[in-house]
Amino acid sequence: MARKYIDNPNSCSLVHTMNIIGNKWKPIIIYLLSNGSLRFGQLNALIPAISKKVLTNQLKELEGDQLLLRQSFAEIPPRVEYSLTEKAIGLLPILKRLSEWADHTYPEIKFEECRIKEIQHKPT
Amino acid sequence: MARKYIDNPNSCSLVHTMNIIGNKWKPIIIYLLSNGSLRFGQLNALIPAISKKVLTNQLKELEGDQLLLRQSFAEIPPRVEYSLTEKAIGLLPILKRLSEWADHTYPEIKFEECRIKEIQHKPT
DNA sequence: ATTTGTGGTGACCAAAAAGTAACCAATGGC
DNA sequence: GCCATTGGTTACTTTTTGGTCACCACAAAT
Repeated sequence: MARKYIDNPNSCSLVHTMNIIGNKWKPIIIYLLSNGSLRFGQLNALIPAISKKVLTNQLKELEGDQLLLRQSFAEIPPRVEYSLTEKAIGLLPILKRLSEWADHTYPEIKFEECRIKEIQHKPT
Repeated sequence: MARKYIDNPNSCSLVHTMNIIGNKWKPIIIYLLSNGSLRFGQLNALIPAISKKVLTNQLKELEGDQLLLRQSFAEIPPRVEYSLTEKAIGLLPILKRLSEWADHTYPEIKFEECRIKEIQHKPT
């Protein structure tokens, strides 16, 4: 069955996307920020398994790729807030579809290694 | 701006998806197979930068995750054909959207590190 | 004077992923 | 008998990524 598939992605752009978000922590960070900004310490607490060093690193890279906005406030003790840029927001519906795809493609999988705590929504 | 985004992906499924396809070679392999099946040697030739060992590995993992079908023919010299399963085909439109997202989000990027040769369509 | 809280940094180490190169089995063609 | 072909495997090395732990600056509270 020498089938032809119409929806052929561009390989280079795909490679680039995976370079940007296809690693152990970045999708998690983007997911956590998808409901609004979080401070460094909050991210660190929501992802208990990540080390500060690596978190710092991933945040810097995401900022460098313009997916994250970093706002540093001149207070003591310091406060730094991270939030998604418009570029990153454009990615969210696609990530949603990816997660739906996994949900229905591997329904039997129990996801015990999510590596995050449930996000606590602040009372308004 | 404490914005709420509707299209919130499920973090666990997203992590799982990235475990499956979010690495250096797998998106490329899926892309190359999206036009039909290829033999091991063809894949190896189309991705000159990959080593045989790693290619074997990635193919095995993709097969294990049921994204690839491996057909081995009892010939000498041996012939092995790889093709996408229905699960993988369900992924293609999403990968397409990812690559489009990268294209319009980073229009200035020149993709010189695609790591593949252009696929040669066999004359029918 | 000491402790507390925050958002880091730096030196160092461990684990995972990828790369290299040699080797193999089986058969057909010369 | 010997070489070429194909789809690997194996042992070993290198590169990349992630992890640990100690440390810092500053001000406020005790």
